[in-house]
Amino acid sequence: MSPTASKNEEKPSTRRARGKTERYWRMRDQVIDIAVELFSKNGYASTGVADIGEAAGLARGALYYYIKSKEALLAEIHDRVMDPLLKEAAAIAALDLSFPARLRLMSESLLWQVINRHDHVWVFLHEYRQLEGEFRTLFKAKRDTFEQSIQAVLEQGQREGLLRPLDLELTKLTFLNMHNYTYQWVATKDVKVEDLSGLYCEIFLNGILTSPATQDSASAELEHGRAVLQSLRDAPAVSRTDA
Amino acid sequence: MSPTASKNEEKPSTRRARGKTERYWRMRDQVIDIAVELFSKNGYASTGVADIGEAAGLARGALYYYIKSKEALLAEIHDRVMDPLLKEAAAIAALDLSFPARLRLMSESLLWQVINRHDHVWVFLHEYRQLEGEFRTLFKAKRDTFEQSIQAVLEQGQREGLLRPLDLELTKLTFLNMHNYTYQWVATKDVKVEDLSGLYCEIFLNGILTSPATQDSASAELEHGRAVLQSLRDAPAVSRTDA
DNA sequence: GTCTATAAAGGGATAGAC
DNA sequence: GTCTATCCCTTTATAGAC
Repeated sequence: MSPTASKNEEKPSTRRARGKTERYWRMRDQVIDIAVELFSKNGYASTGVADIGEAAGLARGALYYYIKSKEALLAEIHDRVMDPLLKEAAAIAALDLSFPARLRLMSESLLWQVINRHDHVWVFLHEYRQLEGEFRTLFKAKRDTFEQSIQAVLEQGQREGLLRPLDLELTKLTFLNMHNYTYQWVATKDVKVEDLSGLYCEIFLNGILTSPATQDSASAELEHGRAVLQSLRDAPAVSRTDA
Repeated sequence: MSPTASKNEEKPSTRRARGKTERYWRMRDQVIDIAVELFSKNGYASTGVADIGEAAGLARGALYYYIKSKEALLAEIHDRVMDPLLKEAAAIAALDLSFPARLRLMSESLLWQVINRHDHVWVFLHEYRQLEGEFRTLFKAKRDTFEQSIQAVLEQGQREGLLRPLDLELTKLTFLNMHNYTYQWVATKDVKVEDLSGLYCEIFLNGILTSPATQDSASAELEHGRAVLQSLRDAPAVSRTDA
């Protein structure tokens, strides 16, 4: 699997020019990709700025032409995961879906990032505590929003009387446990997003529903939701912040 | 919650003397406890040996009288979690138990460490990749053994025809996902081991069993198993390695 | 046992030449 | 745009005085 830009990366042509050439943004993306690879492999604190430069074929001085600081680099990596997640969660919330289908789509959206952008997700889930000050605040807000969107889905299930009596916050955390820890081992396995999501949701839904879940992994509403998410992944993003 | 030694720490009097005074081992334990606290709070790579010394009231030179190296310190912290886990897993395997009760006990054993020795577990689950060479090999072997003991429990359920058709390895990983990721958020919540394990096992068992799980959290065999585990936690350990 | 001193290397970030 | 040189600080670990 390539560690470089995936389909939902911003295309240089869609960016605010901000007085920089196209080559500048291309090179900058490459630098961030290299940082993602090194941070995920060796850890953020154990990776030196010089290591990134060397891997990019740049001296430290030249590297700082593309980045503002090491920590800003880490923050941008976080946004590269959080922003697509929030976008997809909002799209799922906007659809008219049954409770099981909506939960299943949230699961697939999250696992899509975990599997197809594994290095990014590793950094995002493993190194977030290295962010400080404003970086930390911003990241925490985004993350809280995302987790709340999961709880909102569970609340739909509860409103519709489908759930056994449960503490919804702990139930949300259990759902996140299952999905988030996947980054620790998934690189060594050959699993598809739909298959792993199918297993997780089979266990989780059977675990919380009053009546057994039906495995309609090819239902019309699920297929439609998948198409919506896929279209988001092909489309370019809008804005960007400096690293 | 105090970051210092818990009940299943070795008592100084039971250690091999190895020519050191009792005070030496007491001080050494204190140093390790401080390292656990700093590593879990700030990260292994971001914590300097001098930070540990300062928190312990020792200069760097004096600190190295108690530890062999920073990495050996990290390795010892791992053993402080892995060794009790392996001991309890072996004790559970030796008991005559139904499949649901055995799984529930494994869950409680693991969550006991996650909740009651949270700082240790944080370091153990978060920093294991910083171990290299022999340290890494030894740790990986222990961890594989533990995970295999979970899969063995699932195999009992399958042999007894209680499970729906499932990939047992992925099912084991799902079980571990639920439990292991708990260290990320449990410090901010006030949950009891039995309660959280009850939620996880309710969801997980209902998720994998052919017929619904009964919530017999106070059954005789479960109570007996809990008593066995508790006795292990009160008893002292036997050997130790140098850090 | 604990200290100070020091080794030998590496950290992030900046200035200014080219 | 990229380089070298440099600043200033910190790193792990050891040596040897007390």
